[in-house]
Amino acid sequence: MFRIGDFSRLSFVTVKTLRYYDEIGLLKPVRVDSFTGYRYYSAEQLPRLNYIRNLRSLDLSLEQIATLVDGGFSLSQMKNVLIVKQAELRQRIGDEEQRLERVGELLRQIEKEDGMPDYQVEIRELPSITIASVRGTVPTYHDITMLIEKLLPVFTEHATSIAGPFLAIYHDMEYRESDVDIEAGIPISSRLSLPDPIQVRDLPGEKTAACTLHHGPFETISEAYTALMQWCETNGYELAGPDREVYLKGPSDVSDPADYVTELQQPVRRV
Amino acid sequence: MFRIGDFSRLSFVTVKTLRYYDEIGLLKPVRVDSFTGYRYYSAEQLPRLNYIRNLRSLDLSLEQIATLVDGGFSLSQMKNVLIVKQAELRQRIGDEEQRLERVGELLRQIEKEDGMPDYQVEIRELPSITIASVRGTVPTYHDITMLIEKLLPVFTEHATSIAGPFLAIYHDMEYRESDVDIEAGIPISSRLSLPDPIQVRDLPGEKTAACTLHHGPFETISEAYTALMQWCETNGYELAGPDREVYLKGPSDVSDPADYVTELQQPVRRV
DNA sequence: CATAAACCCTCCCGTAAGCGGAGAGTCAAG
DNA sequence: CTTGACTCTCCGCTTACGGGAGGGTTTATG
Repeated sequence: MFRIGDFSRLSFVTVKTLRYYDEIGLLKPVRVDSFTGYRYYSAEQLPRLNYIRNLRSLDLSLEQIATLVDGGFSLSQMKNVLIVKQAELRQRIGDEEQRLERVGELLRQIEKEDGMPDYQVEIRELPSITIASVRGTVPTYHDITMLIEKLLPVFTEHATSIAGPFLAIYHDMEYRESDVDIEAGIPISSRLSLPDPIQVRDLPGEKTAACTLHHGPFETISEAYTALMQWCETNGYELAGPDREVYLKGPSDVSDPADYVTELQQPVRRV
Repeated sequence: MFRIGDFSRLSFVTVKTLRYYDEIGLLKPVRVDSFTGYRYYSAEQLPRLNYIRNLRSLDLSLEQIATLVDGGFSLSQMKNVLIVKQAELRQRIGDEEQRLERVGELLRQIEKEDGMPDYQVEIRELPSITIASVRGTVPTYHDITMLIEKLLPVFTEHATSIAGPFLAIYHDMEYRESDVDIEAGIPISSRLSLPDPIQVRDLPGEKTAACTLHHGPFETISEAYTALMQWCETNGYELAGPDREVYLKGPSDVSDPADYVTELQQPVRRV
């Protein structure tokens, strides 16, 4: 019978940890003096403790370990836990590697531009939303205002249904300067019925979209596109659908175009 | 100006997180109504928040992010943080991969033996300790008792200096059945001076030692050695010095040899 | 035998980055 | 005026312990 300190030295496990294992019932001392509260351990408990520490070093949680150690550890159960753990570890390694790559990429970019890159791209899920929209082919990118004007009834008559900021969807699969196929829309909270040419539709969600913020006038937004495309290329994504611009802060919010904030959302998939 | 819910939807960051960022001063709302306490955010704060989330997705801590975002982020400081993070990620990936390998190995072993392996091996650091010991070449492994007997004066005269359980060090570099070079020792807490043939010496520590517990009589201890050696082989370690046996629970503690507990400690190095 | 050193105990708080919920106040629409 | 959607603050919870305060116990030494 050892007191906790000796047992701690024998097992190379801290006193704090032993007390904690006692508390959660994972490893109870063989005897606890009811007067002094002193814990007494036996060397026969070393294998169990060793087993616990071994599983712990595989990064299993103490809760899992407890069920394995106590629950008569049916062999198949044990195997299942390990297999799940394997998958989890693989997943984590993949995540970390991706992170590592992104850190490296960021460093390279800092080197190259001698400063923080202006655009930070992130991969995010886009939820599906209901929008009221007008789609058309307009002479130039700038003529999107024509489309937006057609959405005005939504504002005047259903202002309270508006559920988010303006957005534009670029349906052309390739860049073009003229005759652009654009859809201008605005999220709404219920399926209104609206007059032509306004249509109400569900904009399906996207599981992975590369997103970046542009702040400043629309004239310079192509820089954001360039950055976004470069990011996709170096990070192993390819385009997977029409991209969107969300006008988080536009002409109707602020007067100075330098204060505009636009988010670019480009659905992508891993190469 | 958006209320927190709208800003949350715009930024894809939960309300809870926004409040938390406010609390720790990472992202304060542009205005807080002093009567209602309502937080009001502006779309101009989106880039900052986006920046924060971006760094966060690289697994930087909010504390680090705060210094980077607030502290005028000197470029070299930023680079340093990233480089440190890179190293940390690499380290973690290495660790996880090793864990993954060990999980796989454990699974294979379960398959093979159709049960939990009897011996779990762990890598641990051995601290350096002071021991009183007697070394000699004895006819057979069993004759270690002859050496232990010579240590008796330590018990009778310096019982209070004893700092741990008996141990044996096997100095032969290869296995031999007879004429074994063994050192029997016992940890002591101070540099006693002891009569011949007892010597007092510092047993140097080892940074990496493969350790496993054997419980049962000494006759079956070779199974533990076999398991230990196999483990080293499959996990990429090679032997790096004389091994030790620590008699955690031996003849002087219990009468039934089935209750003996012995730890094998084998210094190793990565291949 | 007294005392100091070493041990041991039980609380209680802290960790990182929020999540969940209770209870109460606020705001806009019908 | 009421209802429902928001919002606020405050509290507790998460993992696996570590640190420390305040107080009792054991043991070696003078």
